[in-house]
Amino acid sequence: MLRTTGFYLRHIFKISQLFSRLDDRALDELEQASSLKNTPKGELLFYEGDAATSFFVVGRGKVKVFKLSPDGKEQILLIAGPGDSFAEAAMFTGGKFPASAQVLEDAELLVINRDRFVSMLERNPGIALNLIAEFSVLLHKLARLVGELSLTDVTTRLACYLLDRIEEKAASSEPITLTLSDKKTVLASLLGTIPETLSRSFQKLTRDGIITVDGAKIQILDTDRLREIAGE
Amino acid sequence: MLRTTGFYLRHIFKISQLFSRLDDRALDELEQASSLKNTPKGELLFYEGDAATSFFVVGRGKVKVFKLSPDGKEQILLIAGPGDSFAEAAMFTGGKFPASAQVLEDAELLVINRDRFVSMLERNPGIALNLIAEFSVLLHKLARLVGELSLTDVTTRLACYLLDRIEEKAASSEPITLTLSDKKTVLASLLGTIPETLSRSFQKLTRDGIITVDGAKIQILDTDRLREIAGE
DNA sequence: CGGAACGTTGACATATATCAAAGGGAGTGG
DNA sequence: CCACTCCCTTTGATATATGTCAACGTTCCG
Repeated sequence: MLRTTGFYLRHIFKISQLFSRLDDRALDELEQASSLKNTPKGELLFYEGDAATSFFVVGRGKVKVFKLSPDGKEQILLIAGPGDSFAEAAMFTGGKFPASAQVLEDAELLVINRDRFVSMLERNPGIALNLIAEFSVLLHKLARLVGELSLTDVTTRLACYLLDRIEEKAASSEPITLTLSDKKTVLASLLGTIPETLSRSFQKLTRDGIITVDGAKIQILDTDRLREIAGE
Repeated sequence: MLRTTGFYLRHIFKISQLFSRLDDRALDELEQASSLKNTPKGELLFYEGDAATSFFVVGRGKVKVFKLSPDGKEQILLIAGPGDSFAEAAMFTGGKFPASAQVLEDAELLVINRDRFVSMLERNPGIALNLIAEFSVLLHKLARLVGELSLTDVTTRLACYLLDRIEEKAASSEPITLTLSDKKTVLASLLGTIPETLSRSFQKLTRDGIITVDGAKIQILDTDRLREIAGE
């Protein structure tokens, strides 16, 4: 059983941005700070304000990290899938989680103990540099989110989101088909709005002949105009 | 002249979050990567998308880091004063600045060369840990900004801002007086709105007897109700 | 002194949230 | 295999916060 657990741990280390390039010695050490956690869809991992005694790496499944308003509206900060880590920054600032986290799809998580991790950071500069890189990406994403929330309307944000999705599949000739990996309710919260408004934004793009929508399947008919709406 | 420059450099190192605790050897090395820059109010240090070849530490004055919408509205991400650094994260993500920066008050800046700094990071784990701490604080602040922008109205954000300002002066008995350190135009952009709307929010708080406003001087008459509006 | 930037106020436009309702799909249980 | 429920999604009518535009007084600084 222990060997099985170790195998899983190593697997998750390998697919994670943060740890994939560490040498065996560091991984041994890391293993001592890690444990596995299996969590069903819907489970709340922590609330904003909870004491942060550990952080997480996703092995399987999906987790959302979000802020909640007093009256219940939520804004998703990020969605973490396999290989992604989250709540790392909480370890270094006051020891409280600055947001909440909930499992979106049955997940297998690596739980890494804060104190042991921090103590091994000092001995492994390589991890520190990985962490810095990771934080930089996060900062970049959050800065972008702030700008989009404050400076653009929902349709523009949706256009940006769609462009991001298809960038991965390069510029194959139109029409490009993509399947949303999140429910539209989740997407709405990620874009800082509500399902009703998101639905109307999809409508608008459809009416203008830029996309077609069939459930979670989106066809991009006119990438150029989509770019235009997104603001280049 | 060289000695004078060195003196200033050391002074800025000492007041900076990032470097104040480094030993002399590290500071010597850092000095090799640093130069001083005197910039008048209004100067644009870089635009979003520019190649990031260096980052900055403020010795004197004030700088705003902001996002611009296609039609000219701006959202300030942060304001950096003496001791603060900015644009550090740009070094590690694609080498492009994710936002623009402009000098708000005549400033003396430390300009730190990216490549030399990164190369010395590998030899000085202490700096890496400081950087991680710095990034964590930034992430925390940006996450908070995202939540506030998306989940609360302008008056609430203003209340949060005011509470932050007075937290420093602890809970002396009311009324507490504070002087805004930024022009209201700047404050509006920091709170994700425009001067007109900010002005009306000040009005609302004044009408309800929670604060009084006289130019940049704000008196907090009722901290409890201000907390209530801020959402605890 | 005079112009420019700032701050405030008013009337108005608009994007988006809210509320209510109804139509699917997917899964469950009989 | 059907019926039922739950959740997601969409649509419509309405409310509201905030942005826009215009005007005016103030302060600041050359």
